[in-house]
Amino acid sequence: MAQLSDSIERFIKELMDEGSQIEVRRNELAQHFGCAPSQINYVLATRFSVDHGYIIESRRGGGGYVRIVRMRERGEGNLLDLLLKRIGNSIPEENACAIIAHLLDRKLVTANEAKLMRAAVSRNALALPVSAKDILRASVLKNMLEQVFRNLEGGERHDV
Amino acid sequence: MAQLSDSIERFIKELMDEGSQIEVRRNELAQHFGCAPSQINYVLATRFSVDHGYIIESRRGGGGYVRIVRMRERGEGNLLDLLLKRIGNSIPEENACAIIAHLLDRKLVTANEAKLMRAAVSRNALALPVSAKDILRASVLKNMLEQVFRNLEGGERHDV
DNA sequence: TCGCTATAATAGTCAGAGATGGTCAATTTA
DNA sequence: TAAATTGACCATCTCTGACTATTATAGCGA
Repeated sequence: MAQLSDSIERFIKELMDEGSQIEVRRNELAQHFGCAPSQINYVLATRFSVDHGYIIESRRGGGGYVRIVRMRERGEGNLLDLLLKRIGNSIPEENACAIIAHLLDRKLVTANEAKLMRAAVSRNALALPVSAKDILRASVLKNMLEQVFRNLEGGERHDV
Repeated sequence: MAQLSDSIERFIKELMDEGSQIEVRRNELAQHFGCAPSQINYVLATRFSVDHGYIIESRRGGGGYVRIVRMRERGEGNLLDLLLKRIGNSIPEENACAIIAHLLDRKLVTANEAKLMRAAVSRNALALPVSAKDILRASVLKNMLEQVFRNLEGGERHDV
């Protein structure tokens, strides 16, 4: 029998058939599949991670939702993986700037965006001991990269 | 399902479309949306805070009102100073997001740039103990702000 | 008329309930 | 034994209601 997780994965991917992002209610989805809500998180974590080319955003409280965003196409998606790997857990400012320059080169970000990114990872911004600086810088840069690579088309809301 | 709060926020912003301030009666507004009057206060507190660039004035008693004023500074330079001062040495994520929303509202940054900024100051990016998070966030945000406002001054320089 | 007071008309605050989603460790399944 | 699944507990966002604070005004007595 197909794993529940697989069914949920397929279901979500079908919803995303048109458009690069969807919004669902975690609880509704769980109910639809008759499983625990945390099961949804499991599926998202194992099948819709950044490595898989997706970004998850969510909101709690009344009117809460889970948004699943597909990132850009293959070629660039691979670039993201490559960059993330290259960044690892720690990266010096110079290398970070090189990566940003590369993004600009490929026109994946505008000049303004590149400047913003540089500002965020500058030694100035990360006021910490040097070793910690590099670690923080890696984290901040990776977060921004994921943002850069997300797909920007509009999405739909899906009440399951 | 659009949250009540979101609807109220939108409604108020539409009212403010022309002009930099409006006056409403809290009770009337609440009645219009069929909600408790205190709901209005909630919306004002969460979407029209000083960080968002608004000031709320009000008066109780007969003929009472709530006035919502969009903040005005003389020139962008002043806004930068104000924000920097407001950020200080430490700022929680929520307030940082409010400031970023404010910049977007004023069209000082694009939607993409705002997302990048949010990514850079997200709790996710700043993987540290909470207190340190806030301090780092202040530093990163200030650096990005300075970048934003530098770009606004006199045309394009291309020292990318 | 001048004060004063009671009342009505507003608005503010805050604690708590309700509605979501997240995390993690234990358990079950394939 | 690795993947899948669950459940208990946590975090966050929204909304309401009871209680409080403020202001205008009507009424009343000196």
